[in-house]
Amino acid sequence: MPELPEVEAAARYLHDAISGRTLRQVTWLHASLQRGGTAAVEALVGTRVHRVHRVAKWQEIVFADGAVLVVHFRMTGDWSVTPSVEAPRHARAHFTFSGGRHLWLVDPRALARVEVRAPGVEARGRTGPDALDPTLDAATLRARLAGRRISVKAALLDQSVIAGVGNIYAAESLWHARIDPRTSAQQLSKARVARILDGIRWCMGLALDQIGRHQYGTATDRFAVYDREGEPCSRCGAPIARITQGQRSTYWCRRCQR
DNA sequence: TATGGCCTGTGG
DNA sequence: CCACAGGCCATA
Repeated sequence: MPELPEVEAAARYLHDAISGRTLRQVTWLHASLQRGGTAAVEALVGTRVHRVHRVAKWQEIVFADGAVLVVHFRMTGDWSVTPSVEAPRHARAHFTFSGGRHLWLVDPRALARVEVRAPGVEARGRTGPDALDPTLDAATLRARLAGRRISVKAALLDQSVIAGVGNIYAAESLWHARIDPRTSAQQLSKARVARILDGIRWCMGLALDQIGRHQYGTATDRFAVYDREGEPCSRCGAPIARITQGQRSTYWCRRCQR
């Protein structure tokens, strides 16, 4: 269940587990991963992993020859590394590496995607700046929001505006910024956009600290508003509300978010 | 810009 | 049984 902080943790976990090792075998365990061709992935067998890193909510496994295995967890993806060939529950793909290390793509809903970018090919565009890009400033973000006739909540979920924010951290960021999630994206002042940017950095920084490594399935008590409908706002005490925006739940405080 | 579809599981 | 789930894409 990954947004930027969880994907960052997963990428670090994977880097530590497989960098320097050689891919020995790939097995597909669910039909959904086989659409769109798996031959390119299987062709990576015999190649050594150089490193693993994160780009927005994507993970890039960079091989020694420059090929990149690009993985997106979507809603429920995760990694599991095991010393044996026993498949964990909901394992959808199995990668064997040198040294007898088994990597499983675990994904109950089977929505995750895996694809290969050939050596030298540029990453696809269409995504905005990474949410944790330290050079991103309020003026830039405001310019990217300009002309969007959608709510600020919907705009934060649009990866072409800013990349890496998902449904939880959009709500958390807006709570921190004290901004009504229904506010039109295009009418935000620069000061309010600056508060949103602070909110993004605050809640994602907090999440990265708390996740440590790979323990993100556990505590919902690390969220200020997400999944807390009816509970008192930790800032003002008013009950947290839930509304629907674009088929997704938004949690927020009607009193202190304006 | 809004909607349905992809998938499976959980909780009310 | 139904609603909902931390995402994204193709379509209208």
